[in-house]
Amino acid sequence: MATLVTIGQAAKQTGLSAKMIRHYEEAGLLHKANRTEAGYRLYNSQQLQQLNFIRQARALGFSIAQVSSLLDLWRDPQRSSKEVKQLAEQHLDEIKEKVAELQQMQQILQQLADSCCADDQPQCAILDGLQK
Amino acid sequence: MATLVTIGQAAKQTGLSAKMIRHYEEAGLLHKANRTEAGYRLYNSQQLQQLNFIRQARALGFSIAQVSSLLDLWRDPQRSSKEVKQLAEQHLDEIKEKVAELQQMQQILQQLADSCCADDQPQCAILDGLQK
DNA sequence: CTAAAGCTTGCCCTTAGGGTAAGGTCAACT
DNA sequence: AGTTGACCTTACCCTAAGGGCAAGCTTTAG
Repeated sequence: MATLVTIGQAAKQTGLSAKMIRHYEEAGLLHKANRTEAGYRLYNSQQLQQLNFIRQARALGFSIAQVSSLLDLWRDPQRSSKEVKQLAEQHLDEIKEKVAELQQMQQILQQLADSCCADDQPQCAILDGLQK
Repeated sequence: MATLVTIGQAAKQTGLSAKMIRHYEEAGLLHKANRTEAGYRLYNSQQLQQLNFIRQARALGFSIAQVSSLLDLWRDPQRSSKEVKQLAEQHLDEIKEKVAELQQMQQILQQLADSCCADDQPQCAILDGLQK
């Protein structure tokens, strides 16, 4: 028998916020939840599992659109793991690009910071570097 | 004598977009630009220098609020380089934190991707990993 | 004179939700 | 029965840093 929980319980059990869950529903990641007569959303264990999937995917940095694609594949028994991996590799490339960009910033900024005397004088290598 | 340029020229010379320049003005980074009688913004070389400063700082990932602080220090002859360095170090810490976070994602995602056979079968280690 | 290019403001859009308000519902306690 | 507090609903505004577009004015080139 299916145990049904309201959105607050679902949030607690999945580590999401109620706001997020509604947001995901509106974004089309989840099918619209069943409601009580009073209009309260109800979630069964399968839906909780989907919410959990979403949380994990979001924690790995997938965008909501990407999670939507992942969910589609997850739900599709005809999927090929190739497709899944392609999505993952794509996201992986995005991550690597961001890391490289940030490390580039970090390196330059560290150089500037290292050459700043950090005293009470106005002369500052960081500002000079930004000015050039 | 000061050569004055309109916003399009200023954009071209600083590598910013006209939209960005207006945005920075509205955000309070620049003092309001002088206008022609027709209402066109005019920029002198000092203002172009400030726009350049902003571009450099933004390229290093400083937020507009942080750039605002940097500009204040830059314009203040009484500044101490300590203050500047503190801002830089703070931003540096933010960058390092983001890098660490992304690398964490990258590592997990790479593991999942590596263990995915990437064939035509539905069985997929990535989806399994997201489900757990 | 006219067409093209440049400028103006204003509005909506983006991501992934957070915060709050106004109001309906449910369970417990008095 | 009444009430309080916790929980739920929708709706609206807010975030960062602009992009894109529309309507309308100005300037420049032909």
